[in-house]
Amino acid sequence: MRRLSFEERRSELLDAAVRVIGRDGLAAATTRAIVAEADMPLGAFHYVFASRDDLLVAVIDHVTEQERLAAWIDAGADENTDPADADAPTPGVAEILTRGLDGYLRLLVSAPERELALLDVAAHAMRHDPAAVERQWQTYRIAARASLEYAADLARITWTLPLDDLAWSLASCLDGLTLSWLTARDADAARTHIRFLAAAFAAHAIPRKETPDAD
Amino acid sequence: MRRLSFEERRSELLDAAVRVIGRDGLAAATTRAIVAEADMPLGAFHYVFASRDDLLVAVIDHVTEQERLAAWIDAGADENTDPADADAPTPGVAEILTRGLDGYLRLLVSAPERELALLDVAAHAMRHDPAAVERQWQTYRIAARASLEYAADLARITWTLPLDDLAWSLASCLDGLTLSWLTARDADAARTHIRFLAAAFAAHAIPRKETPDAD
DNA sequence: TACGGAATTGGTCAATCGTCCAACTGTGAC
DNA sequence: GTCACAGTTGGACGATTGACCAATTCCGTA
Repeated sequence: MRRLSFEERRSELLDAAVRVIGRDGLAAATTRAIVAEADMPLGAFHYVFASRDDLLVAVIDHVTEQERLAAWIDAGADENTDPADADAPTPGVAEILTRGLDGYLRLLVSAPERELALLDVAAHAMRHDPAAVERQWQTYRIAARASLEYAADLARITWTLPLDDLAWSLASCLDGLTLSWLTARDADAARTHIRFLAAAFAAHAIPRKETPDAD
Repeated sequence: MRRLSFEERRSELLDAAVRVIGRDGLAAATTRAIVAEADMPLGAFHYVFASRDDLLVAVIDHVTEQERLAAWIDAGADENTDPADADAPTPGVAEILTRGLDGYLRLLVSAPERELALLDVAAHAMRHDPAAVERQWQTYRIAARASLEYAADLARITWTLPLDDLAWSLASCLDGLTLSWLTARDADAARTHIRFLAAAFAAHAIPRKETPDAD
């Protein structure tokens, strides 16, 4: 008998639910399938969650914490800080965005089940808890805004459109990129599209006025 | 006792399934709920479809016929042929695209259940019949390509990127626009995003070389 | 050590599911 | 008219579902 705290058991059940939904879809995510994936007895389910629907809406907030866009920022940062580029002190913002989006695409290709699961749960929650979905996408826009600010600093540019508007557009384009790739599974076409997007955003950037701390 | 042909009954069941899925989601689209919506006895279901899954994948091809992008093209065409604009012989391509995308947004706002149903069914089919999903999105790209050609003719411009690439991007951005609006329900933000998209595509257009038949 | 409450468990329940089928009805060919 | 067959129907079946509960086990505290 494994003895776990309430939060531990809850978290393990949520992780198991994400795995099941990603692998077999929302319809296959029965209470029995989830507890089997978590290696727990059936009774453990309703000890933690009042109902199956309670778990489903909780999954949204659970995956929000492990943010997908955070990984995108990191992926872009890793490449953009390549020491071999020391001779190009200020890479173009289009290049930076391309690298960042490529990083997200690699993440998507390597683990499509995760986004597939999120799509299933979001579609379900749009009817049963729209507020949770809106909350989720709100964090996407916040992360997109942070990414654009980060890219602007790297490229030493200033955005010529309101940052919130650009962030909305970026989050929306990321949704489209995800859905397009999931349906077509065409990585080459996705990369071509990424170059188009990078150019679209770079069109709204102007060189930053020199500041005292510029090197 | 209503006596219908095989195709009539099949079509009515598919329509009823789309209504049920759009209203209550895929999980609620049981065989009983569908035949109730279609006002048929339960036995009629398996007289037409071998299984519930057969109907679900058939729904994809059924909605593909009533193309969403076709309506978008029409909506744009209606506004762009406004006789009051006779003094502006060649409207900018950005303006044309904005009008077309606005038309699609109005369509989306007026009947979100339809796209919601499509999202549900597509997510389900990604696991059970990926080929059907790819087919569906392929028609989206074809329609997007036709729209871009149509807009180019209206604005008398030529696209400077391969048309297939631009069509892929447009279809992807439309997916994003749809998903973003469904999750946030913010029409103002969507319209701002549409202006961003129109500018992004217009950036890859150059004035067309004059042809003999130009007026 | 004894005890109270939290945690754990397997079994059970009614409801609902997809599927199937035998009986019935109408229609067109001869 | 009648015969063959396609179309139609409501009920029934076994399987699976979400939910619930009484019995049991374990741990912290007095």
